[in-house]
Amino acid sequence: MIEKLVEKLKADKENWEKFRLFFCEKKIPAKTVLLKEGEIADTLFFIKKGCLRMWFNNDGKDITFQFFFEGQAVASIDSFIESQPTLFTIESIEPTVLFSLSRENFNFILNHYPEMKEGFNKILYTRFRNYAQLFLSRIKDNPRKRYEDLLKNHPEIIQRVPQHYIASYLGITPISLSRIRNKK
Amino acid sequence: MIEKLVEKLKADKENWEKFRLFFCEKKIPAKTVLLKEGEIADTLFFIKKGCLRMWFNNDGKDITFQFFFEGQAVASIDSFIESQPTLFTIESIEPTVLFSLSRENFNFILNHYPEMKEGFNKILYTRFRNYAQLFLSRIKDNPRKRYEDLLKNHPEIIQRVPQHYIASYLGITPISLSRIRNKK
DNA sequence: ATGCAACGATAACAATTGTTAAGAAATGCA
DNA sequence: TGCATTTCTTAACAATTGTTATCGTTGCAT
Repeated sequence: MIEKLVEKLKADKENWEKFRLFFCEKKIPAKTVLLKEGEIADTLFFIKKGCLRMWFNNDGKDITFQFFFEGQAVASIDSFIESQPTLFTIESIEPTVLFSLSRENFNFILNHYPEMKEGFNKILYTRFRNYAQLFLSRIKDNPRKRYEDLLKNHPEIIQRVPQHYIASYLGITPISLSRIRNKK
Repeated sequence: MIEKLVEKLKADKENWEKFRLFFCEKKIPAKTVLLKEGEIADTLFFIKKGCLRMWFNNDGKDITFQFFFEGQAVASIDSFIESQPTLFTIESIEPTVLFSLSRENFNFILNHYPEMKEGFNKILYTRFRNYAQLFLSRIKDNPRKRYEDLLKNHPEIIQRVPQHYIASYLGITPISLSRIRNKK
């Protein structure tokens, strides 16, 4: 995603120098909050190195429902698009390096390359389909099955992410996850 | 939705006579399958009277995950858009009267009124947001809370739909739903 | 009207998952 | 290195939910 975008921008020699300044590199330690519940997302992030999680507060406990890794674009989509306060917090899990792009600059680029709009819509569509998938898996599968699917389809998540975040993501307690992992 | 569409088409006196023939009224008894898992959705339905449910098979049990009532448009969106076999079955709960519109005619109308495309995209966007909401409620809330939310926000569903479908929709067994309803 | 299928309630028991608590292992940082 | 924090595991018990089965009611079709 970020690669394609930058490639495209670089090809446009005339404007590249200008666009380059739009992207701001940012280095953050683990457990840094990039966007806090209630704020309005005015920045799009691209992960160069590291990983993030998206979570929301539910009766004092935080519930993680999405992870992001290298190469992915990260934002509270709803909030970014509609300029509404986000329901979700975005936070680093590991020390992370990212590029940030402000909404203004994002819109500027989109207006400069209207053909990118379609690609952006596809990303949206994909993101929502992803929600639908997660939703169905919650309905269909019990925690053990969801863990096994995650292990099969995204072993990298289980490798890199602390277990209590994964437990939260699977909708169970860390204790229950521990049982599933060991009483196999 | 259907009202707006028909209103718009009627306003176009020149073509209304032609378009009118696109819509085919259909009367079906309860428990009639309109679209079966594995088929390709080539028809869009609008409900005049009655209600439907959308479900899929999971290890021999059917899981209901969406209800449709008067005035709503119904289709397996993914299948209808991408001409892929649907994962979901659409079935009437009550005796139902609906209008059907074939994909060809739907596309014909859309091409004739390109300004409708945006409205259609909004419907899509809304549908997906709805999935996201349902997804979050599955994560956040226990069955009792989900039942109470449904009772509060959609009492008409609880009134009209048999309990075992609602239990399925809530992700619990009919027995458990019965307990929740009575041990309040 | 009669019989059958669908629907809902309840009981008894099993399985799963949550809660609380304690301690071991790993990790990060001064 | 050593200390503090985070992370993970395990145990004992509680709560929730599922499973199986039975029974009464209702609605519909013949």
